[in-house]
Amino acid sequence: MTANPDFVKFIEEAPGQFMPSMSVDCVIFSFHEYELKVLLLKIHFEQKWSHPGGFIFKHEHTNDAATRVLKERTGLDKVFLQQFHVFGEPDRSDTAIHENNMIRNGVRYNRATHWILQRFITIGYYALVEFSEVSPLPDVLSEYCQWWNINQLPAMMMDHGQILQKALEALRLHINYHPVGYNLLPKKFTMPELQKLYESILGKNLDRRNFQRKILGYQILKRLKDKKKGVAYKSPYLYSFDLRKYHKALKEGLKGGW
Amino acid sequence: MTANPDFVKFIEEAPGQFMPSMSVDCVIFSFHEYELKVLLLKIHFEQKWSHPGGFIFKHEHTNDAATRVLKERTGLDKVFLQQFHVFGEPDRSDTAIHENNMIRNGVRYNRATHWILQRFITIGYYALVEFSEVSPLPDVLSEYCQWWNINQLPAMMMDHGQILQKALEALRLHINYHPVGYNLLPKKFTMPELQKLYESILGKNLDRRNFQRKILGYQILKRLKDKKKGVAYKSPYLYSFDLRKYHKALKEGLKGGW
DNA sequence: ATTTCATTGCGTCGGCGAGACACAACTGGG
DNA sequence: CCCAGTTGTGTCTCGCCGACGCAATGAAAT
Repeated sequence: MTANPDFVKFIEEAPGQFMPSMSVDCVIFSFHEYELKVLLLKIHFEQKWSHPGGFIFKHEHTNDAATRVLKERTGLDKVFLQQFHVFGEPDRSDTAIHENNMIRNGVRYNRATHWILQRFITIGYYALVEFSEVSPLPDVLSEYCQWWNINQLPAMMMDHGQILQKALEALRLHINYHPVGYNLLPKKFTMPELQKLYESILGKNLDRRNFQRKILGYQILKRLKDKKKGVAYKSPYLYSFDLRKYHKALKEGLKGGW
Repeated sequence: MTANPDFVKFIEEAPGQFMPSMSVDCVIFSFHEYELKVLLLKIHFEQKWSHPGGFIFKHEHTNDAATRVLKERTGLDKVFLQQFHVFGEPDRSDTAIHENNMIRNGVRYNRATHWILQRFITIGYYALVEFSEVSPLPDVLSEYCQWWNINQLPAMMMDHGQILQKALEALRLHINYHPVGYNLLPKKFTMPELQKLYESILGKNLDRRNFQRKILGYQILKRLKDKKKGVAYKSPYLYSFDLRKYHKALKEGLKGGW
C-alpha cells in the first residue's frame, strides 16, 4: 500500500486552515432523460456513497465554502446554491473512515485531539446544475463520482440519506420561490420535460393539460420554434424562460400549490 | 469595578465544555395584546440589544443546545423550536464586547487564540411561546430581558437585526405547515385574536369575514362558550384548537396561500 | 330603561383557478 | 397511406377567494 501524498498534505494542513468541527455538504441535483439525479461520491475503501462535502476556511463565508466544493466537484462556477438545514446530531460523524485513512497513509495522529476526528456539525446545501454542463470529478478522498437516479439510490454513508431527504423536502417547498426549473433544465426545453421535472420533484403525477395551462398562465415562458431532431410522434414546441418575468414572478412566489 | 464571579467561571470553563466557533441564537416570539413580540436581551455596558444565544456542549445536539438556552431564558420546557438559517459571514462576530468583558473582570487571555475571540458561526432558531407563561430572566452577561413589539424595535447588535428578519420570513413560509397559532396563543382565544396574529406575521391586513370562513373551513377549531369578561361591544366566541385534526391538517399543509 | 354604536356572526355574489376529460393536429414508422 | 402515440387547445364543473351587505350583540352613554 502506497501513501497518497495529496491526502497526507491535506490532513497535515487542514487543522491550521479550516474551521474546527464544521463542514458543508452539497446535495447536487440535476435532471437528465426525464429523471431527477443526484451526484454522489464513493470514497476509497468504503462501500457506501456520500454527498460531496468540504470544510470552511478560517476566514471564508460558509456559502463560499459550499461554492468552492461545488466548483471542485463539478467544474461549475455560477451555480444555484441554497442552504437548507444543519445536521447537528452529536454522533453523526464516522471517525473510523478518517482513522483508517490516516493509518493507511502512515499519518501519525492523536485519536482524542486530531482535528478530523472531532464531532462535525454540517451545513446542508443543495445545488441545481444543468446535467450537460457538468463533468463530475472525484476528489482527494474519493474513487468514483456518479449521477444516481433519485428513485434508485445506493446505500449511503452516515446520515447522508437523511440529508438527501431533507434536501428534497426543501426543494419541494422552494419550487414556487426559487428558479428551480431554470437551473435544472437546458436553455431550451419542451413542455413534457418541464412537467417531468416537476413530477420528479413533487413525487406525483400531474395532468399534462392542466400543467401546461397553469405554467403558461404564469407568463414566464417564451415559445420558440419546433423541434424535430429524432423525436417519435408529434414534435413538441421548445420553450425558454423569460428571465425578467420569471424572477419578478418568483419574488412574489408562483401562485397556487401543487 | 468588581469582578463578576459567574462570568469569570463561565469564561474559564467554556473552552473545555463547548464546541469551538459555533453558537445558537434564539429568536423568541410571542403574542400579546394583539401584537407580535420578540424577547431581547441587553448586555451589560452595551447599548444594543440581542437575541438570547448560547453555545453547544461538546456532546450536545444543536437542537438541545437551543432548547437549553430557551429554558434558561424563559423557564419554559416544552417549546416549539425551529431551526431556520445559519449565519456564516466571516466577520459577523464582535469580539470587542467579549474582550472588554474580560478586561473588566480581570480575566487574562490571548487575543489570537482565546476560544471566545474566534469567529463564530451561529445557527438561528425561532421559538414560539405563550406570552403569559413566560417570566423572562436575563443571563450572566445581560442586564435586561424584555419583550419588544415587532414593529418598534431597538437598535440590535451585530447581525441580530438580519437574524430577526430571516426568522420572520421563515415564520411566514411555515405558517401553513407548523402549529404557529397553537404555540403563540393561549389555550382559549377569540377569532379576532387569531386574525391579528396572522396579520402580524404576514405583515398585511386580512378581511375579517373571509378570514373566519377560511380558518373555520380547515375544521381545526373547536368553538366554546361565550366570553364576556369586560369586553367592549359584542363579545366574541372563544375557540381552541382541535389538536388531532390540527396536526393531521398540518402534515399536508393548510391549503391555499395568504 | 332606552339608545347608541363598534364589533361580531353569517350570508351573497361574481370571478378565477383547478381537476377531469374530449378532440383535433401532428409526425415517424410500418 | 394509414396507424399509433404524442402534443396543442378547448370545455365543463366545482370550490375557493376576494369584496361586500346586514342583522345581532352587549357594554357604554343617556
